[in-house]
Amino acid sequence: MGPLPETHKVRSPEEVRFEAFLRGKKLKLTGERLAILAAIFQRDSHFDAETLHAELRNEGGDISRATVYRSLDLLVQAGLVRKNSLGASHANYEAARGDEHHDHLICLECNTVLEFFKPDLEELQERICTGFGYKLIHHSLQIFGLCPACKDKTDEGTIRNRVAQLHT
Amino acid sequence: MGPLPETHKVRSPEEVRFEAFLRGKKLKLTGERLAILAAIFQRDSHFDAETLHAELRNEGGDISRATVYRSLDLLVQAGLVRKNSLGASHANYEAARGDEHHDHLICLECNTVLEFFKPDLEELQERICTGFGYKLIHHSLQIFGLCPACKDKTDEGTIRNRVAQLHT
DNA sequence: TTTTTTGCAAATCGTTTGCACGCTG
DNA sequence: CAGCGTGCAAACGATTTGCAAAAAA
Repeated sequence: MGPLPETHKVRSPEEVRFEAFLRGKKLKLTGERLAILAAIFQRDSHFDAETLHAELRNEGGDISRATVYRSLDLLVQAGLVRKNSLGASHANYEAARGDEHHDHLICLECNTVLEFFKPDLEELQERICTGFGYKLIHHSLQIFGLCPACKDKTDEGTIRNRVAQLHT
Repeated sequence: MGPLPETHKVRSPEEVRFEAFLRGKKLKLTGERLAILAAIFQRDSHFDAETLHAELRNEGGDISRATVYRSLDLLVQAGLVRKNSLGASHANYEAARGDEHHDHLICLECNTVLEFFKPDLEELQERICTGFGYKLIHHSLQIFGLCPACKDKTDEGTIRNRVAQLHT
């Protein structure tokens, strides 16, 4: 005999987690919330609210910007999405997959974002924190530089101005 | 014979530097710009544009918000002021005195800002950067935690929400 | 007198909110 | 059917901008 026919939809781990989070807060699992979650996890890279909103619009459905913002907020609280700035004046987000926390290395010329994780760095921060008697809760490190491809493309002045404009 | 009477105003080092910066860009040294510079350097701590604007207003003079923003921008470019976010949705600034660059440790409960400088941390970042073939230009590290006095004042949930709201 | 700077108020940008209606549990 | 959630459009807060008048070079 073959396997029984699947009678339930396959739920991704992130869906399961989101559902649990919502139930815990007596909030509701709506189609909009699921669509937003799915759209985020099928992406590969960093995105902003506007881009996400546009993508959802493209796929026929019509989810309002307000709902996108509200859901992003919930997803961040649920730990399923991370919010970063990456030096921009608007928020950037990324799916928080199983992988570890990481920091960002951003090219000031081409805006490429390279993620990295350095245990030494984490430990050092922990040590700094406890050294001052603080309890570390969260940190945000962004390194701005020039990637190998852009190293020689720009002059000092341009870069100086760009750094001055960072929202960091 | 005694010394000759002083016939010129005493110029602070930051004034001298600002003047040179402006001259180099063929920009003008105005009363407003000097007043803003002075107000910043007689402060002790971090501040935002609104606070600075209010302080300048209090002292009789009437410098517009627009001029405050425009001048802050120039001062950042001149390297006399540093711009940070400290997790807030608006920009924070601080006078860049002779002292070295530093990072910030921010209490999520009382918002105290502790500045620190850790050479190991700087070196490590430099090494990370060159390890990826990047040229390091700038970095921004903010550690969020609970200071000794606030360590036990808050519950997990409150803190989680606060972290989710950071503009970082 | 030429060029830059200022103040004002309006504009912008990303994000949030109040409200009436629509859906989930 | 009792709450939440949604879309809309208006409100928001921080910052920027266009313009005509004022000040520096």
